[in-house]
Amino acid sequence: MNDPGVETKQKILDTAERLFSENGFDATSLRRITAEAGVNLAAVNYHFHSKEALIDAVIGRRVAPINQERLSMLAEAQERAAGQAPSLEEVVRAMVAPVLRLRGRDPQAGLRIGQMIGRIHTDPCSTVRTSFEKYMEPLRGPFGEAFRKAVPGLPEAELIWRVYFGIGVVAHTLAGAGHLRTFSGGRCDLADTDALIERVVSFICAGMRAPLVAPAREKSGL
Amino acid sequence: MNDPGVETKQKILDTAERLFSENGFDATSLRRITAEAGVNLAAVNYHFHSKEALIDAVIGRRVAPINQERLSMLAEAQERAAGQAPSLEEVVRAMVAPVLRLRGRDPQAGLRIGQMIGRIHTDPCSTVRTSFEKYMEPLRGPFGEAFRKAVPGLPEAELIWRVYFGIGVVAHTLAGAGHLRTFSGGRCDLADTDALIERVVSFICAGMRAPLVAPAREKSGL
DNA sequence: GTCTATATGGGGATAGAC
DNA sequence: GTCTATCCCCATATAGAC
Repeated sequence: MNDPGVETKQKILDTAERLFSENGFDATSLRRITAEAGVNLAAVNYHFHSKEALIDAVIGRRVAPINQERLSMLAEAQERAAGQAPSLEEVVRAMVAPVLRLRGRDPQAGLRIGQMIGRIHTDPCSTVRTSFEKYMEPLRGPFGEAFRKAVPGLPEAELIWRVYFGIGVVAHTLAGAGHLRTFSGGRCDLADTDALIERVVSFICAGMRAPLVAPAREKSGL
Repeated sequence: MNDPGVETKQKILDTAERLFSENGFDATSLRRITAEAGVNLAAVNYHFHSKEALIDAVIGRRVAPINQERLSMLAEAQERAAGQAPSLEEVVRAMVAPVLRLRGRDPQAGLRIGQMIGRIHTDPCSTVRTSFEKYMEPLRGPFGEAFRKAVPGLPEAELIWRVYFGIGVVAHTLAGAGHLRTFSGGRCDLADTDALIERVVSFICAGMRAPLVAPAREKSGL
């Protein structure tokens, strides 16, 4: 652990994570990362071969454990359900709690990581998206099935749309959490993680259970 | 209108919009814009003074009219309500329909513009956010009031949270609309704009009317 | 208004000494 | 593993001829 090589690698990862989340992947240069990390410029190429691979490492270091926890929470919910399917609330909570709860452990780092994950969802750079989707892939099967069972009447296409909307809620919450305090004039409290999780779960579950609408209707009151 | 200067300016705006939406603001160089537009590199500095001002012009050209239409739709809903407050559905529809309907008029351009607006919400570059918020400012008053009246029981902080979640839904839908076809395995149809609008309205309205939750609860079934 | 040419600075990546 | 020095490319912006 006190191998100087390992220490340098860690410092690069930590600093890169901070700068990527603050300024974005493309706008952050290797020069700035190494300068702020207090290591040599050439070290990043020695340890990671390329900027692309560094980005992948930074993403994977956070996303992989979060997804492990998501699968664990889903498995626990399935055990509790004992043969039955877990409720929609439990499935959604398994999906959103691990990523929103980052802040509970280390507020500063959690906020940064949340912003970074939020950014990934709309990052124009294809390597960022590709890398992220690689780490998300293991969730598709288990959560797809769990969602299908939790909202049984919903047509498949409609389910996909609504899951997609839910991802948007979480991504935006993560990406913009830093700006929300000013956006709300200080009225929105970000510190209470459990309250935030339940707020998000409540919103998404209600949206997923929304009535199906006919596209033709134009100006209905309710 | 056939002034060559105007034509060059238009070509720059059109090409910049396309490249910004495809690859992001930061990753798109003025060189590439002018090359693909078939104009000289120096022209962009002559017509727009700087890349920053060009970005502002590209954003404003699309966002300003959309917001005008949003305010018009809200005003119309208020007229129809005749003294009463418009329903939540109408307020949300006034907010989301103009931006989602871009695709109806010109599918290709609409998709691009939607992607661009979606990107703006999570763009790390502060000048992009500042410019965007400048154009969004006129909406805050009228829509804030309309939302407050449309969900009367909701505490102010909760309302802000839920509007914020709703923005996330729209932003993600716009940003990722291009990827959704593959994400869904071809099951999600993007062509039917009216259906999409009603889907989004239904999801957001249900979310905004979701029950208030106590943060303390941990593992409820429903 | 439009062009060429260039100023000036920063980017990622690598070679090769230590 | 770490450093210096450097290669080579690309960025924005501008100067000055046409």
